[in-house]
Amino acid sequence: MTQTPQIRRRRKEARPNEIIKAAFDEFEEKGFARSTLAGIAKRAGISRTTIYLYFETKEAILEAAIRGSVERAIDDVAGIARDADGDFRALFSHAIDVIYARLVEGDASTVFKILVSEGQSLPELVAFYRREILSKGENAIKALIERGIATGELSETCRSADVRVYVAPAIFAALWLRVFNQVDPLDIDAFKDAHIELVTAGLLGRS
Amino acid sequence: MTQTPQIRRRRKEARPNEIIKAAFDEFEEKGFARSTLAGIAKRAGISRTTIYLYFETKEAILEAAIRGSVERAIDDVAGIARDADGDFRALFSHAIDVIYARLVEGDASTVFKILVSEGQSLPELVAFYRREILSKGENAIKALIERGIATGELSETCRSADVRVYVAPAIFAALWLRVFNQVDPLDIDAFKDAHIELVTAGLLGRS
Amino acid sequence: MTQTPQIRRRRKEARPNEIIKAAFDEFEEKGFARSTLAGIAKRAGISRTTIYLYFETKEAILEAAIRGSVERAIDDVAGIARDADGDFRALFSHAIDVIYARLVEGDASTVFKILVSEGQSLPELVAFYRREILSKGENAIKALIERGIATGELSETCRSADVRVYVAPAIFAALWLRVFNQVDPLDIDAFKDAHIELVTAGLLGRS
Amino acid sequence: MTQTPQIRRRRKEARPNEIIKAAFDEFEEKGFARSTLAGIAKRAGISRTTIYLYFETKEAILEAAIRGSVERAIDDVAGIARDADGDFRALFSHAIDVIYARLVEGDASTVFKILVSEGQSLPELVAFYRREILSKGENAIKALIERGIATGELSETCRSADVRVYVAPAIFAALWLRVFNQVDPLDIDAFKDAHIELVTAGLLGRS
DNA sequence: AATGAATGAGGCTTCATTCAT
DNA sequence: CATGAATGAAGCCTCATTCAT
Repeated sequence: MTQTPQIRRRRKEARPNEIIKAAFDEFEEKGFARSTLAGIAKRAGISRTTIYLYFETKEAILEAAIRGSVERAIDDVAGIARDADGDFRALFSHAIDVIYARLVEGDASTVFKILVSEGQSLPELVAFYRREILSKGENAIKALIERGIATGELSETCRSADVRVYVAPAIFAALWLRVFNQVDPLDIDAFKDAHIELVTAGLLGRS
Repeated sequence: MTQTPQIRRRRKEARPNEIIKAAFDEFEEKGFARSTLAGIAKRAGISRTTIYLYFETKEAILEAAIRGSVERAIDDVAGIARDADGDFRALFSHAIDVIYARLVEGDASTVFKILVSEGQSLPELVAFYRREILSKGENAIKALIERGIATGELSETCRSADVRVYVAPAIFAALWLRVFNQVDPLDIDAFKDAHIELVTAGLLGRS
Repeated sequence: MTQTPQIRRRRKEARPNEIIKAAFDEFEEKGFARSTLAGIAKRAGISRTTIYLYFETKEAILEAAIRGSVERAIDDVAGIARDADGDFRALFSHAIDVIYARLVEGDASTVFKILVSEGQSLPELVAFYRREILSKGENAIKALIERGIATGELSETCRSADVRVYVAPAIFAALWLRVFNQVDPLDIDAFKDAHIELVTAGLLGRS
Repeated sequence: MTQTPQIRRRRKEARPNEIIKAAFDEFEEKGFARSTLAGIAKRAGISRTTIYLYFETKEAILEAAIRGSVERAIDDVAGIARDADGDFRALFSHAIDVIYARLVEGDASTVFKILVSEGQSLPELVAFYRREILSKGENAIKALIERGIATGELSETCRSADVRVYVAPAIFAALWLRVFNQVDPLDIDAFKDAHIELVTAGLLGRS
């Protein structure tokens, strides 16, 4: 009588996240299309129908999972251009660190993989992701470059290029880890260093 | 009576490729998991069961489709380091041209997307792709760099980095086109130029 | 503190009827098979599980709803042959008025529709309805005819026919309103007059 | 080799009707809402999924079943006012005979019951039924009455009443058989005679 | 008395695949 | 060679009902 209601309530509030977590694992392992509600329920330790108390459809779970991941990521993305001092190399290096952390240790690469697999049938989710993550990331990198130009470290010509090219290797690495790593492992830290080296050399060498 | 057998035979030999072509289109449009044999049959203008005369399972069609695409690609990949003269910039530029051509105009990005989506359940295909395409591409790029080092254009330090980083933006672009292009278009030629500029500047500037 | 228990009690006593009312509306709108406890609970402004404090199953609610309607109807049916003076035409006319009132304005046509739809799986309810309503109604009409014979208005041959035929058009009208009215409206008052006219002419003309 | 293909073909063409027949039985026994594809398949002696080769949804089967019944009925309805000679009583008597035959021995009462039960969710079917059967039946009865007026048997006042009242007892009888017959049997022939007697007396007695 | 949480049974439908011609 | 017919496995989802508070 003293504690049970609290446990219950905590349970209730925790359920959606438990389900999302289980679903995320299932999606990660099998991909969205091959995953089943039965699998999700099993992972979450609940019955298949209990899921429907919290989510209307299988797709809704996916949406919630991606939205959750995105929301957790937003702060990190915002922090890309903040939180660091020093020259352009240091700034960019920090930004790339943050991105790799999310992509490799975090859940971002799973989200990315899902978007690649299912994007065609989930256009709103793609748009959402682009709006909340991609655009913001792009802007953060742009800001970094502007700052480099302002300090005189970078040439003005650096402004003209599509900034996505500076982040592209990170996305590549994330997908590589998910797809080819078993068959052709990638040393993520070495790759990250090569990435940073390539971009900083490529930008700084231009002046 | 005189000609039918020939037509028949030609037909018979053409069938598998017709099916593969149809399947490729279906996979491209819906992804492998969401595609159906009914859809493939319709595109090929044949009956669903006729497919089974040529392929044992749906997965076998996918395998054949990917193998076919890979075989067509092998020559191109081999040509990456051949077929061109000049300084490192020219050589690398040519290689990247070839790669983008396959990824953007050709079917390579579809294959890539499928591998991302379905790789987990098709490990042999992943291994096959890695062996036939990725490794060879990697080696070609390595050869390019060695040649640059040999001519003195590149520093020896260029040898140490993971060469995948130099191609990564192309893969990124290929997937972007498939996933985000509707919501955030990418000017592929400008991106390619930025890619070439980044890598050549990043490598040449190091000496 | 002084009044709550009373409110509670009143509440408690009112609940079953509130539920029945809500259920009746739900049944009327969707039919029994398509109606849901969730829908009933919503209409009643209570939780789904609260219903189980008062009724054991969904079917039990239906039974109670029909029983309630039947009980409310019994007096009317009894009154069919009472409450009126005059010649046979006046008596019959009054009886038919009462019946149409229940069928059209009241809930009798809903009950009838439910019995048609679900009767096969609810034989006791069908038997109950027949016992409480149909038989009594039949007897009332019989009594009317006997009285007509007694006064000499009707021929003795009127006694031999199945009296249900004299009421049948009313049932027909009730169902028509429920099923075809949207697509082919029925002027209920005109129909009722035609009904009365047909039966009185048909009976009186026989002597 | 001689006969098998024919059997096959006949089978194929027969299937839809076999399914419709099975479905009709299932609907008749359980009502549409309570019927299942499994039940239909079992009655038809085929697998559940075979049904989908011929019908897109469960509702489509119902539609086909009702349409089929209606088409079979159309000729009868057309024949109501034809095919008979004699005075009004003979004509009307014949018409009612035809109607009862369909309602009692035929499948019309099942259709009627389904329309009562499911009409709310199948408005097009209700409209279809009204257009193809009810309207035509109504017109046939009207024609009968006009003929009676033309021959002088009937008063002109007979024209004013809603003709549905003259057929209503037949519909009533059909539903009674389906719903109350077990608990309160109806002698259908006696009822039909009472019906004919009532209407002819009621109409002829008016002049 | 009331309810939120949870679930098992069961229904519709899709689809890869086999069978028989 | 080609195909129409058929099906079993499996998935999503609904809903009446039970449990625990």
